[in-house]
Amino acid sequence: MTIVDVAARAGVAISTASVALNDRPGVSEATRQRIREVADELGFIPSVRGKSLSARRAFALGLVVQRDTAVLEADPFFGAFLGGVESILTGRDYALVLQMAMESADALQRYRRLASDRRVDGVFLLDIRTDDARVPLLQDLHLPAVGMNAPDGFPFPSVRQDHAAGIASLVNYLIGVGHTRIAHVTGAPGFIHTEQREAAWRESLAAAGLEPGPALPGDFTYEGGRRAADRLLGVADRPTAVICANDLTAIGLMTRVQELGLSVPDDISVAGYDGIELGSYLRPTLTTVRTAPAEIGAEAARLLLDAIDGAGVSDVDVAAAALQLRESTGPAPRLTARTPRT
Amino acid sequence: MTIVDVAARAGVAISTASVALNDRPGVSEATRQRIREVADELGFIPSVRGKSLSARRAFALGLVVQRDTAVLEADPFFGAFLGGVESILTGRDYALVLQMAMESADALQRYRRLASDRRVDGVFLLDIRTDDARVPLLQDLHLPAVGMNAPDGFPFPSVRQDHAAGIASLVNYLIGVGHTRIAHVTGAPGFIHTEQREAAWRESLAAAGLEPGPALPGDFTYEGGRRAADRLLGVADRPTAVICANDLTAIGLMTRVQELGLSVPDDISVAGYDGIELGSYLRPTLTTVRTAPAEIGAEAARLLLDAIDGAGVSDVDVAAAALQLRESTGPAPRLTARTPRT
DNA sequence: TGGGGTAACCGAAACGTATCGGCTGAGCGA
DNA sequence: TCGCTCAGCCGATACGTTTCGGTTACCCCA
Repeated sequence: MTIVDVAARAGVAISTASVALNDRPGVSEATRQRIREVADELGFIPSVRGKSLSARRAFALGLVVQRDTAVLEADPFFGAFLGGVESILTGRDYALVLQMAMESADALQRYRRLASDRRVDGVFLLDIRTDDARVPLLQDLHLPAVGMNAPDGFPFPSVRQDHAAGIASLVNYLIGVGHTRIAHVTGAPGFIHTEQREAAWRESLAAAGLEPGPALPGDFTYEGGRRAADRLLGVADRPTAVICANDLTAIGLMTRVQELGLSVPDDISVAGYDGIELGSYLRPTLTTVRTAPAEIGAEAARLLLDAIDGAGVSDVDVAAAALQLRESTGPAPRLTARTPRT
Repeated sequence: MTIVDVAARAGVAISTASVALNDRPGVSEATRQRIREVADELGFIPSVRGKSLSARRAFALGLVVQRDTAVLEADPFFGAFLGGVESILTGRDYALVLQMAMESADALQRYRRLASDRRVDGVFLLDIRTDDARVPLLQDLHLPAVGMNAPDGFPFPSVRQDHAAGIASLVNYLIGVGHTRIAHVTGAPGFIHTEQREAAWRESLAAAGLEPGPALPGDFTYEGGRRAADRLLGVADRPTAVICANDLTAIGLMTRVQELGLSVPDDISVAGYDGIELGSYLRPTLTTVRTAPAEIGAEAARLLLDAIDGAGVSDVDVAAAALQLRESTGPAPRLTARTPRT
């Protein structure tokens, strides 16, 4: 069923059928109606292939994910993010092309390929790094892109969620219940969001007039959390609370702390970041900061489509990340609270 | 950079350039070489759009996922499965088009659309149900497909993993350490793999001459596991072991059992299915059966591409699911073992 | 030396759509 | 009544590739 069949059946030229079906001016309402009826009757649906070639558009967006499988597996971000993206694309007759890359060089190659193949009209940029090699590449390829939580000066539009607010509310809660030494387990180095979260932690403490506790290096993994726990407990003047860069790290840390005979939250409060479902299945349940991946996905898709259409685009903000208090955080231990008085 | 440019620059006809670059016979080796050099020099990469239209192929495969977000989030299957699929597609210059559907009717619509848009050359069928409405639809649309763990008589080729073997080794282990009443929490009704797992459990017990313990209805969720725990503990002649249809259910069940004051595995052994990373983070760590989603994805992609190429295809088997013994299972409680003697 | 065969190459058409310039005829004003 | 205008429609072309039938020109053999 092509537009040729429709035109023939309706007794008009192909161009007339095209104009009529695309709601462009230049056809009388009567013929437009007739062509529509014929098209419906024949079950005509325009071929994306033909449209692509003619319109010089792929009608598809690209997403290259490059994450460690272990991290990916425990990451709630993707399912929800994809759902958000899809919710927008469907209505606009766009499709999503997904690529998986194992390592960074591989990922660059995927982008290059997507561009030279002309398979997609634009791409999503997740997990942005400082000096991200994808940025100059995409600029070079002239491929529209949209970033998630991009840093200042980012050359593409971006969807931002205020993580500082989430971290701040967490820090303020901890301060409110008596903690004064609050540590941080960072994410993997090189990622913008690792830096954003660490900076937010540091600034929130500074705003409250407190010295930052130790910042322990993490890598977003469970094992990284366990290692951080071992280092944390060896620190002189041990912190009474720890904010981890993500939930998985927090879970690893919490598990290890418990193995070493300490109580969470009585001896030490632990908080994660992301709001993964699993956090509510643990004992104690994990305090975390809930992000909004579905909204981020939807906004990103909207932004990218607008950018492709050449519309003027500016960054958009989604609701700030929200504190989700659960059992793994609580008042600072009395012993610690008394220390200053002695 | 189109093939027209290459042909012009090489001083040959477009058709000659096409033939040369596609390694078809009919060009002298000398001109072929020259055309190749020009193409390299110009960085020519054929446009998938043009190829698609001409070859009447999309050079893309479709995957429609329709799962509850909560299940999807905790499901390790997807990341690894996609990785497997991608590993094959990349080498063959195929792309993966991903769609998310919230409900069943929605999913059908996505398939219909993928087909009529001619966006994909074939689709993957995950989470097959009994009397799956997608099957007649795809047959009707003449869209090639490949199923995962499809039932007998399935009209499309399928990738199978022997789940019976995994369940059997689990059952046999439990019997070996003294359990005689082994319950099962099923998956959501209507799914083939729910039935497969339940049947495997039932048959393994029968083979050992044991009566099946109660089969409690589950739904693949954490909450479903908790509900199953409540029902389980109310059963007369309480089972000493439970095999759950997936890990998430097992985690819910185990958590609830512990809340109710019983010990896992001392009072009751609990096993899951899937081998999710998270299972090793719990206390006790979760005994499970590891599947091989990456291999399944790779085989499925291979199979589907062959089917599209019109090659004769037959079902393929991947390595049987493997038992992963951890802490949540152990010997049957003594008290129970003695009961028969009184 | 002429005819047939074939390797090497070319031109045109096809895939399905959108667009642009041109043509027709009806309506209107002078 | 003539000419102009414009709505409504058509034909041709473009997008980038593959394929198929046709045209050379060379070689070989009779």
